[in-house]
Amino acid sequence: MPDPDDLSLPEAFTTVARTLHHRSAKAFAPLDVTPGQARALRVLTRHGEMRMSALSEHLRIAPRSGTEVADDLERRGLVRRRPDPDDRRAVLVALTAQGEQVSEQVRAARSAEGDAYFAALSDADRQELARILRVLRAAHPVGRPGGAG
Amino acid sequence: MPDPDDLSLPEAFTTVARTLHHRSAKAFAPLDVTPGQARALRVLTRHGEMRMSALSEHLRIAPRSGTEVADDLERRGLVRRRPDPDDRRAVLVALTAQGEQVSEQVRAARSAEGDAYFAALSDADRQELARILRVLRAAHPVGRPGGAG
DNA sequence: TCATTTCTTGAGGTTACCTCATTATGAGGG
DNA sequence: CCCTCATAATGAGGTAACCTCAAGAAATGA
Repeated sequence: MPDPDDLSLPEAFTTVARTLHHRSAKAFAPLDVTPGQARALRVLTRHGEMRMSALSEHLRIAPRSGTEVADDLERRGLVRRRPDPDDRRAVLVALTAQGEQVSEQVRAARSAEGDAYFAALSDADRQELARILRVLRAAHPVGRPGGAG
Repeated sequence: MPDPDDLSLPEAFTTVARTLHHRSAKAFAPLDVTPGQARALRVLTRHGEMRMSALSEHLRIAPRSGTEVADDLERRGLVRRRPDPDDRRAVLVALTAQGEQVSEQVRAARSAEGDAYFAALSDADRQELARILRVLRAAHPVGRPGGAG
């Protein structure tokens, strides 16, 4: 194994994120959902039915990309679309009963995997990290491309 | 804008990484290198000429993917391949003079962009974060797919 | 009414990865 | 020497997760 290089902060961050992503993907594989789909399920669990545009915003991706995530989940029977009664241009997405189940399994898998990954840290360090991430997220509000900011 | 959700540690990490990646890509655009190519240039700058397989290991990607990164950089004239005199199966990659220049520009851009991104943190927090990332990287050594680890 | 904006999606593209199979070479045994 | 097995790189083809651009339908407002 090559020595751990002395990476800059952005590089180190990226490297850790890549590893985490690999591991998450592996943890979700038995559920047959990709990490991206898992994120969408969690958003819908937390916030309930919402418009496509809102889903995309929550995921911080372009509206068109939100459509794709919803397509995949709908194909798997995990979400359902319906027209927004208040605006006939808009579409509402919500979890199906099965989607709720899978979302919960995702939560459990993520927790198990994330816990395992971050278990290398002390409780104090985990809190520090969480706090630092909150600061970064707050400082750089959106950063989406088609930016509805 | 939707409120900033209260994300789990893995989710928060991923979100921040995505934003950072967007910003890096934008910062590298004037140099006409993608973030992945930038990483390879930095590895070659730090460690000098190496085999394709070693490059892939440093980048933590599959050997075949290392070939592709090298292809792109070679097309741009930033690296040069030559047969390994000690093993005729192997190929050595090294930066060209132009590659060294671009690598230095990448370093500068990354530093400017990374500094800007992480400027929201105090010096102390930046050091904390760097330390925490080192712990995580040390705890989870490789995490490659075809894993030579 | 008519221009403008908003919401979603079709069409098509990109990045950065992946696996599998192939070709060439190296290394060790008989 | 020949044969087998491992290793180095690459060709072929695929995937996830994004993107832009523009169309089509509906809301908004002068």
